[in-house]
Amino acid sequence: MVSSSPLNLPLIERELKETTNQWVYRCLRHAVMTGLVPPGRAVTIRDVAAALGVSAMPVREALRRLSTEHALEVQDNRRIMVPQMTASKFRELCELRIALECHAAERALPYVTPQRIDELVAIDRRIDLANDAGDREAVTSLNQDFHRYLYQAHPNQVVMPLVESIWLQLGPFIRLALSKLKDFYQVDRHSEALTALRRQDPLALRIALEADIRDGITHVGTNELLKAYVESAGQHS
Amino acid sequence: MVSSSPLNLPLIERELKETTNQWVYRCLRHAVMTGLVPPGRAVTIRDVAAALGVSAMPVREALRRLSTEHALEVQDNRRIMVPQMTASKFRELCELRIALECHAAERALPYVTPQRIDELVAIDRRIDLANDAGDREAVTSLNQDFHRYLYQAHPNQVVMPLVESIWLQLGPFIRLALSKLKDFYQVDRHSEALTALRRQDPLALRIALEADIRDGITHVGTNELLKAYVESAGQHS
DNA sequence: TTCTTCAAAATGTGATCACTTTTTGATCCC
DNA sequence: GGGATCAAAAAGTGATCACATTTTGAAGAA
Repeated sequence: MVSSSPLNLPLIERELKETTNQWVYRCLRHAVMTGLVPPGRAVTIRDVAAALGVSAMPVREALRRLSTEHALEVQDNRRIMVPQMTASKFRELCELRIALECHAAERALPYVTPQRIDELVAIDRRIDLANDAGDREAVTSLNQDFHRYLYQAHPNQVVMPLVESIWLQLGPFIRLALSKLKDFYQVDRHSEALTALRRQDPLALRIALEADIRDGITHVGTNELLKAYVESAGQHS
Repeated sequence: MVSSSPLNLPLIERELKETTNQWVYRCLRHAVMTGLVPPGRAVTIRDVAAALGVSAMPVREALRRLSTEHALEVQDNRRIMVPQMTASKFRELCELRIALECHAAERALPYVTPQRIDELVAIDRRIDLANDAGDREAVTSLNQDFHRYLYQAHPNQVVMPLVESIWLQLGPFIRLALSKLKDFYQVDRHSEALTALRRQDPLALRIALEADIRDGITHVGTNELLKAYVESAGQHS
């Protein structure tokens, strides 16, 4: 029996005009993405409400939403927790992410303007800076910005919400796994994608994007890291 | 200015041990899928609560969940409604559905046993029966069962929730469009898929599935039907 | 008439409470 | 000692209320 820690929940700054509901959602989402809530740990309404100093109502809606996005899992006992990761599930999420994002990129390609490419180059530069500074948090966040900004070139975007859901499910594992990695170095695969964009070459774009995603994710999904993750998760179960 | 109709919400039979929350969710989901709630029509908490004879609480959570699944849309004014469909968005949803389901099928393929194929054949037969009876509702539902049962062959399934979300978004349009169609006949493409499954042939499976989806959906997405749909939606806006 | 103003009505949001289900853990029995 | 029992505690669920925001529509001015 392990005495459960008092639920580490960093309080994100509350934006103007933001409802309590939205704020709680962002706090919880960030905590889950950062791997601050260990898988298997029960996330109770009252705990979150107390940690954030709000009533149960907005917490309930935020938990419900994150469950729908599969960032959290509602068990039969009605308990809510961060879902456990397995090697097979991790593989499926990665393959799904590749399929989804390659599709999104291909659909967006015809709408990518030179201006948007310039913006992508700018984001890429900021990734390099964050990388040099060793700021993994920023690298991950900016990398997501890069992909998001690419896919959103399409004016009638419907893929992005699904992609966000996958990111959310992979997030906690990536973060925890990375924290075990001593030497972290992300190869810059974005330049190849940018070249494909300039040439309006769908196939090259798919290849570059798949390489980028595999590089950023798959080398993390080695057996040893997965093992380290499962062990760290096991500490709290 | 159109006087809004009193929100047609069929009351689905409540299952045993089901929370009010879940029941309300199923009722709303069914109503949206069936196209009973016209796009643009504001769905207010109090209206739904009154129509279903429950308090506001479970309705709020159900609405929130359906919004997360993009079956409903939360506007800036905090109003909730069924999102409008456009030709471009419809096309994107169809292409996404094909990409997603082909991927899901391919991942599931190695796990498809002869027993599962037999079960799929059985579902297919029931589809034929419903088709002969002219029961479009049943055909649509059973067709979803067929696809769901195929993809769920994979023991570590992560695609299905995303597929369900796409079905939800396409649902109301398909139903409304079908109701405008006089001669409805769904070509049975499932047999080709079943053959591919028996042969464990990934490429043939992809081809059969894409054909099946395009057959079932794309012929509905003709310009005239889309126009009919937009007009019918316009009646209530 | 047409636009503006503003108060009433409608609606969403958040807090609180009562009730039900689940979990916990101490006690009892074997 | 080990397992069953059951009451207390904890957690989820649903109802209700007060308050904030938005919408509506009537009254008044240009």
